[in-house]
Amino acid sequence: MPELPEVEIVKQSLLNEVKNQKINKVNVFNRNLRYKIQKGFEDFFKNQKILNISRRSKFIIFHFKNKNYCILHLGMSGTLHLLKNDYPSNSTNLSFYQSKLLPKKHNHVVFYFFKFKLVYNDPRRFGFFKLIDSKYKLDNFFKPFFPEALDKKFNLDYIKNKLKYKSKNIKNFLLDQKFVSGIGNIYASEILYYCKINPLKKGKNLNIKDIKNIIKYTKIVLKNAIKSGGSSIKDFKNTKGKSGNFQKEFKVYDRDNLKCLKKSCNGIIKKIDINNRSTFYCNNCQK
DNA sequence: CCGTTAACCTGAGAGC
DNA sequence: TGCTCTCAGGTTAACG
Repeated sequence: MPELPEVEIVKQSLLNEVKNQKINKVNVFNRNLRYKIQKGFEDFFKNQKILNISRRSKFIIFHFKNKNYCILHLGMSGTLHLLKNDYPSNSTNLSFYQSKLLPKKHNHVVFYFFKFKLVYNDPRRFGFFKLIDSKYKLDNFFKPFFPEALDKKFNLDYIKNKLKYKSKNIKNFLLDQKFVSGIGNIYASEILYYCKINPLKKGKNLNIKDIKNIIKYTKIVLKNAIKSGGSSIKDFKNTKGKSGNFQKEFKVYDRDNLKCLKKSCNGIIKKIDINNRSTFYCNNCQK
């Protein structure tokens, strides 16, 4: 589900709601997420105050005292929900701001605070939690996911060297979190549209102008998406149950067979399959 | 090492 | 209504 902008919105919601709040108790109803929830997970949080919440690429990081951290990845369908405390833990249909029915069987982890609880719901269970007990291990964990799309290190020299001699197409590069982290399937198509680059163009065939455009529009697209509150296709909501609006600004994603939105372009948006992922592009202005 | 495929899992929606 | 099929915003082991 969530790419960098959506995860950023979730993080911001969490900062508003649970920063400096103490966790009284944690219940795990299903340990079988992408990686099994480890033994001792529940005890890790007992009476711990959440000192800060940050984000790296598509990961949310909860900070605790003594350099303890909990990393959360939302996978495709993971969501967090704030619920009032005086409902049974597996009752799901009341958030603070919006009544929304959520299949309670997918509530896998619940964090109890003084007046409310934070519920992790994830139908497909591609998300995961990971506990980390030192700053060194935290940095190590993120080492492969560098640079992040918004990082200054995602620059001309870096990209030029990485793409040199490579036959892999640029769409796949943008999705490769070890090449650049934070971009997912929606924003990869959107970014390449603004760059006027065909998603199948090989890494080695990108010219300097292409690369400069990728740097420029990666940042513009992601930042604008954050400003719009992220994209809500099916189930993305912030923790207040509010949807994002960026999907209204999609230029190519989910617009197959429609006209290119660029004035003076007579192209049609095509949908193709690249490595089992839907990819959208204009057949006229993306070369 | 490089690039591609299949697999992990459930639910929504289309088509019949 | 109900069955079957396809597809979904992510990642990664395994393969050639």
